[in-house]
Amino acid sequence: MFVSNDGPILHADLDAFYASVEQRDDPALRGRPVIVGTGVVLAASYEAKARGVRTAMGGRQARLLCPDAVVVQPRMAAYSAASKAVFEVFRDTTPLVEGISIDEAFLDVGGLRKIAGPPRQIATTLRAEVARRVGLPITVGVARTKFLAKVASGVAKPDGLLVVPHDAELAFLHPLPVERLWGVGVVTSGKLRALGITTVGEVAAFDVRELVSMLGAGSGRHLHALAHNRDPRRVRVGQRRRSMGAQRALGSRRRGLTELDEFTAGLADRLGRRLRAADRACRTVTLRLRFADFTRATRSHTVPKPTNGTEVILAAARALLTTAWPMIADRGITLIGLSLSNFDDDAIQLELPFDGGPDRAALDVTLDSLRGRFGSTAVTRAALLRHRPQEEMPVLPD
DNA sequence: TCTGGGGTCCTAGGACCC
DNA sequence: TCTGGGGTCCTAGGACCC
Repeated sequence: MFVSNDGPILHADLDAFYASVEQRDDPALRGRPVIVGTGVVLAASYEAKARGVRTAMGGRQARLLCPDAVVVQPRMAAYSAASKAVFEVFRDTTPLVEGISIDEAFLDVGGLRKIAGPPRQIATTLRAEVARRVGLPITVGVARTKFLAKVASGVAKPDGLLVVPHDAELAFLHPLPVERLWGVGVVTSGKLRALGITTVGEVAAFDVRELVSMLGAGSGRHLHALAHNRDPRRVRVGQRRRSMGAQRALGSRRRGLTELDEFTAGLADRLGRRLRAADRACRTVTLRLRFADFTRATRSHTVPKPTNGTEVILAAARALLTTAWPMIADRGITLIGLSLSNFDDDAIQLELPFDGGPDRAALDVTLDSLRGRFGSTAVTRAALLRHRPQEEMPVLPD
């Protein structure tokens, strides 16, 4: 893994990705409201968004809002191919690309000024290249931190470019509504608004201790730091996934244990194949359930040795299903899923800053700094000791 | 046509260990 | 028999993202 030095950072985000691919591939859809997905809205074109259609909205509601929309079935293979092509453009721009999802990525262009010009020029070229080579609109936000670059692209959408200069960061950030903060969803925004906090600037001015008592230590401090544009996270290349899941919606019909067992076997088979294709092995199997009232439950089991065998995964999943069955039999379920995690190569490998026996103070300093960079759960003392000493620099596998 | 199919990260409590 | 600090791992739930 490679960690870059410092910004500026581009956040590149394809606009209404799935819907844009559909409009690109079918000229009859251009300029018209397009909805991808029949059950729920997976993506809506900007014409549909203008009518109030939103991602994850129920299909019926979407059609009420926009009766003349063209509804198309998703074509995942086409989106996947388009994504690959766009990421090629990203990597032709800079090797420091961190993908966040199928349609967005961070690019560190800090070292490119001499060869490719200032960030605005790089971003302009990038947008033109994505349009020319892939035929899709993309929005780019440019800023000194990841967080602010992401906010900037959100503000600039659709088909836009927004550069936030160093001396105008807080002037740009503080008037924005709290919902623009990455990580503030309906629950957090509700709590903040109950306190009269509606803008990012008000979060910044708020006592961090009160945020912590309301949102917890992690989120409270994180949010307060972001509101001041303090975001030390760097662009990281070569991140590996930390979990892999498959699920199946079941509708509202009651299902028997035998039927659920068959679904479970299907999911385990799919996941086992994917796991082996990715050449990974996992230790934890989680059964996910969703009930008719949309509440959820999970049951998990951790096996002693990492595995990628379908039989082991299925055996664990079956045991979990059996323990959960009484809860299911009472209520009925609308979704069943399996998730694999705790991959054997999750642990961070690094050289410890001492040669001999366990120097606790040095170890704790190392732990703190690594937790700051990689997150608290990813770095444990045991993981450090297990892997001592390995590579020259702290690295994530691959 | 009530609500898909992926993911990430964090928190808290209990079992267990030295 | 009771008491303590410090720590890891596992499980379950939840918020949030695309």
